[in-house]
Amino acid sequence: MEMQEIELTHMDCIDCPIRHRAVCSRCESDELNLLEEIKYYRTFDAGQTIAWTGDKLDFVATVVSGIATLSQTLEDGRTQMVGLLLPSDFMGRPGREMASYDVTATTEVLMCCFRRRPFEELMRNTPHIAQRLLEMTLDELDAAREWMLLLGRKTAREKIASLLAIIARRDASLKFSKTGGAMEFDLPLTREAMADYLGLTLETVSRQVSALKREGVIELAGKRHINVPDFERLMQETGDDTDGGMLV
Amino acid sequence: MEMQEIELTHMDCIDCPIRHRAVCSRCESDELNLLEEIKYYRTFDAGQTIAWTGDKLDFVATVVSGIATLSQTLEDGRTQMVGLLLPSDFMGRPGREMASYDVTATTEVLMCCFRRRPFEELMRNTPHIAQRLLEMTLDELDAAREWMLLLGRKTAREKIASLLAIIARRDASLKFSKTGGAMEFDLPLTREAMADYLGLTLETVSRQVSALKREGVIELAGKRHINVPDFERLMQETGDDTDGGMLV
DNA sequence: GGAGGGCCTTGATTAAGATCAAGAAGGCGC
DNA sequence: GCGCCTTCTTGATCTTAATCAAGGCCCTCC
Repeated sequence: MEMQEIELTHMDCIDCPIRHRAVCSRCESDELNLLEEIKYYRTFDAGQTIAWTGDKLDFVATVVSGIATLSQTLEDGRTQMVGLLLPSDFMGRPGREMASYDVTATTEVLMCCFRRRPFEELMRNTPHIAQRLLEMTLDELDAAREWMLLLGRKTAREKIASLLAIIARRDASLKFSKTGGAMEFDLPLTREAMADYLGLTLETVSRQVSALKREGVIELAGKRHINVPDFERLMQETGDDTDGGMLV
Repeated sequence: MEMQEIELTHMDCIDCPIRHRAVCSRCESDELNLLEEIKYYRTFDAGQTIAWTGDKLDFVATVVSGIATLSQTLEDGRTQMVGLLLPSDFMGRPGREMASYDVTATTEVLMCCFRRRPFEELMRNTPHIAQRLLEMTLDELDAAREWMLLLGRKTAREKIASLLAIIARRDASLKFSKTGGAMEFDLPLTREAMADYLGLTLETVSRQVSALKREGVIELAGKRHINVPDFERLMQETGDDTDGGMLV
């Protein structure tokens, strides 16, 4: 549980005092100062479990850098990833005692944590923060439902294309490049993690990635670096409406 | 958009001023009176679409009686149900302009509606209500993630058993009977709707229901009335941990 | 009563993806 | 460099559920 200096980039603050950046041009307010007091930074190693199902977590947090995953498991060990925490995502269940799924760091993760009790206290007293939390939870719910559509009705190929599109978009938004045309990014997940997210086996993931490569929809440099020559082309493979699209 | 008298049952009020019952022993407060002013009742016919994706809804509501479903659709028409609205469930996206999925009445539905603008106003000013909304949204999120596990990793048989178990449990909780032992309820969904919820085809649903019947896990009286002689036995078919279990 | 239409069941066949199995490509420590 | 380990790829085969197809049940409306 170490404190540390971090480099503040533009994405550190978007529109919300819950984001970890101390000062924000759009939402400077008294609440910010209150949040400062209950805030600390913490890193988790790659592979480290941040919370087990049923854990009493004493903090909520936003991801500053790195990737973590949420997952659920059946009795016999089959696992399904149910969420992906990318930089700027929020984790924790304000108002709830227990974590209801496992949270695991995929890469080294830096979190901006808020002590739970005071955070909840703050939330109860400042409508602005409660409102923002609700907003974020509704976003997560939209994303979860979009994902249900993927899990229930998409083919393996469409699943892979959708995942790549989501990661490409998230990655692009961090870099402030536009979506569309050519894009390029690093896959932050192993084939197995992709399979867990998509409800597939790792072999099927590998085969479909190979197929997309063979057909020129994507290019691979090494196993993890993806180059998308034509984002529209990739989107056509997702099965989604070409406008509208995924919400994550 | 008709007003009407309704019979108040115990479940009409549990712990929340957002529930449609006017007076509540646990949470009587000024907010209740405010809510009264912006509230009206409305019925929807079976099969009627309550909201399309992208609709600007001018109300949020709780289901008083009947069943409605939330669903999403791919370009080519494949659809996936992403939520089930049973009595006491909340619908609408406070703070959001647009519905992000279709809402359809499965049976005749009676809703307790709150005009959106004043409701949001109220929410901004009364932490109690905002807090409760967040709570409900977190519940939905948990349910959605539980469902992702089902869609991604369960077999057809496990999916059917899980759905039956959820409906049985919800039904039992309304009747204040205990979960466990024998249970009995009406399936509020067609085979096709079940298929849409479970990410299966209706033929597969039919076959698996028949199989569970053949093996004595369930008994059928007509096509829709289900009798579960031993709830534990049904639970074993779901693939879930026998304790803990589904969150809906 | 009979026709028509939903809704459901069951059977035969097919296809998508899982499983089983072998080996290749990197990355890392020595 | 070499060996080892993890991760990934590819092939062969099998299984599950989808698809295609036919017919049954039950309700409603003439």
